[in-house]
Amino acid sequence: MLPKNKRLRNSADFAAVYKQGKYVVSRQLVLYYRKNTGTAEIRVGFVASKKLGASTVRNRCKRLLREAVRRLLPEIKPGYDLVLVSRPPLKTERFQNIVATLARLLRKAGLMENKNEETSCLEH
RNA sequence: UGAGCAAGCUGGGCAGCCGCGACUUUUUUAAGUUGAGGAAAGUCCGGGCUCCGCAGGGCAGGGUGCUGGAAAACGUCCAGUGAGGGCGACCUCAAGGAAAGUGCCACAGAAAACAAACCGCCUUUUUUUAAAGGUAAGGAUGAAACGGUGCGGUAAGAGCGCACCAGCAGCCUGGCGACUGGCUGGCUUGGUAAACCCCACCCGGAGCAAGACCAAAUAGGAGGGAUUAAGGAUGGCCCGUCCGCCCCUCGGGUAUGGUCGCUGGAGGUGCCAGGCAACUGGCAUCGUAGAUAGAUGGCUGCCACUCCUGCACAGGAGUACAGAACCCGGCUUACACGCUUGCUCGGCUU
Repeated sequence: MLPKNKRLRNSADFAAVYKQGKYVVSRQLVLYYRKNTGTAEIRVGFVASKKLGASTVRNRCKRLLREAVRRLLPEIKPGYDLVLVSRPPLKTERFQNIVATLARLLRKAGLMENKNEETSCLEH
């Protein structure tokens, strides 16, 4: 889990990331990102729409994503706002694969600091 | 031991590491404590609480509907009554009124409700194939045909007469009551009220995004006095009530952010007493989530269970339904593997 100051928490921030940011897509999730000049923190928001299913399913998807972000947090470039949107295949995915998928999307967006040590985050 | 009926419980367990929300302490960055459900769900009822306001009357509208009790209240629960089903344990019931009125009763059938008469039966007339009259036993249709069965009676028949049964009315007995049991009477009244309707009882509206406060930004409000009309508010309509226009006084209001409301309550457990029970009273004891893009997650080990591969060992996959959002009482719906108690009907053995 992430502490409160590293999460996106109001709708204006979400709207700014959607409107001004770029995005990368995989089968399981979508990553929106936007450079935030006001802070050196990384702030992340999590989204699970009702298309995924009941509230237990949506909660589980968001928790898995939060945990994945926490694992990768030391390697992400600071000063960005991120939004992670869950897509239906995420429901049945195993946690290790979610971490790998997220790392691949972050590299694709150019947000990882040390591209050489690609697999370090997976060694748990 | 088999088949069933009823009531209830559990909701994978134990450790370790890394994290998150809240609270407490604190050297201010750490430590400790604590952290989803029986349905948290559907939002179908009822109440607490909050505001609007005065809720006053009538009409309209909505709800409930055997009796008694419980309860803050209910459409809930308990105990009964009646009807229906099951060999039984037991289960089901939207169970007031059809003699206040209106409507409807498809198809079939002669006829579906102030009765009527297709075939038939009987009498008379007659050209022996019809007419007039009587009749509602029998046939045929239908979910339902104007009480049922039997005896008498008759031209043939009919509550026309009688007995029993069903139903109706009155009286008496038992019961707080629904109702039950009995006697007497006159002989008889289709179904449908989850059709309109009638009767009895109940119902002001909106809901924690209620509502209170603070900050910035922006421009509206409260109290008093006076008072004509149009107009507006009071869930719908009518009456009634209030506001509007002007003057004076006061400083305050709005879902962007924050604080409160926010969890100790019709509270849980045990014992005793009252009650058939729902439940009530007394005493003792327990402390039990409060988030707001919304906290419960990830990994490892052992054990339990299910499925697949499989001779065993072993390996792999998985562990239901589902996530608090102001709080309670219910209802309804969902739920893997299991467990407990009581009872019924059989089989076998003694």
